Amino acid sequence: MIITTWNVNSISVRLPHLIEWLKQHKPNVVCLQETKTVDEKFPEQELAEAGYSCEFFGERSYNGVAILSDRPMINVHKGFVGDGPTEAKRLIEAEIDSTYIINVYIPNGSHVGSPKYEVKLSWLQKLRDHINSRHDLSKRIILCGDFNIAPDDEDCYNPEQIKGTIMVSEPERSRIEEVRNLGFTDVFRLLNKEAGQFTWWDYRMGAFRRNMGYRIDHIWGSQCMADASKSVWIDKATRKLERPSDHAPLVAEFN
DNA sequence: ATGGTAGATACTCTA
Repeated sequence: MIITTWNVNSISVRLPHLIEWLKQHKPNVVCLQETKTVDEKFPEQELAEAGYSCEFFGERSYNGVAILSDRPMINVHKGFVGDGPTEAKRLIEAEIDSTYIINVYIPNGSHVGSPKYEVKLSWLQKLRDHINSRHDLSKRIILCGDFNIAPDDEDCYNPEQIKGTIMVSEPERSRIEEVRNLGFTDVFRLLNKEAGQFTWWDYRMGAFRRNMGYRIDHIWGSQCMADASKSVWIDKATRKLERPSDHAPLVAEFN
C-alpha cells in the first residue's frame, strides 16, 4: 500500500500537477491539505476519471483536507467531535483496506506568542485527546499530513538561526511529541537517518533554490504499520514545476 | 528587524 501526503496549496490550481502525479506514481491513498475549496467545488469528477474516489472537508479560501483512494473508503469522519460548523476544516479520517487514515492540517501558528500560536497549541492537545479516546494504536493506524512542526533540529536548514521560532519552538515540539507518544513512529525517520531532508520551502527569498527548508509534512504509523513500512521518499521534483505548491509530496510504501 | 511570494477574495488575510 502506497500512502502519500501533500499540501497542494489550492486543489484547483494544483489539479493538473496532482492528476499527472497520480498517473506517474499510482499511489493507493493520497491525503491532501490546504485544498482551499468548498465541497461543492471539489474536483470529484476529474479525480474519479483518474481512478480515485474522494472524501473531502473544505471551506472557502483557507484550510481544507481530503483523502483520495483507489479502494473503497468506510467509516469517514470529519473534524473533532463537537466542532461547530464554523470550525476550521483541518481533520478528515477514513478506513481503507483495514487501515485507518487520519489526515491533519495542523494550524501554522503564525508567530510564537501570537493568538494563532495559542490556537495551534490547543489544537495539538485536542488532537491527542481525540486519538487517545477514539483510536486503538494496536491496530493499523496512519497519522499523516502537514503538521507545521519540524520535530528535530536536523529537520530544518539552520537550527541555530531559527531557534525558538514558529515550527521549531519547544512548546509545539513537546505537544506533537505527546501525540507521538500515544504509540506512533515517524516512518520517514525510521527509514531515513539523513539530516537536511525537507518537505516545505517558503515561496520567498529563493528558499527552494538555497534549500532553506523544513521537514514539516509527516507520515506516522502505529507499531504494526512501522513494522510493515518498506520505503519512504520526498518528491522534490514537484517543487521544480511551474507554479508549484510550496510543499512536496511525502510518499511511504507499506507491506 | 524587515521583507520577500503565492493563493483566494475582494481591496486583506493567511501562510
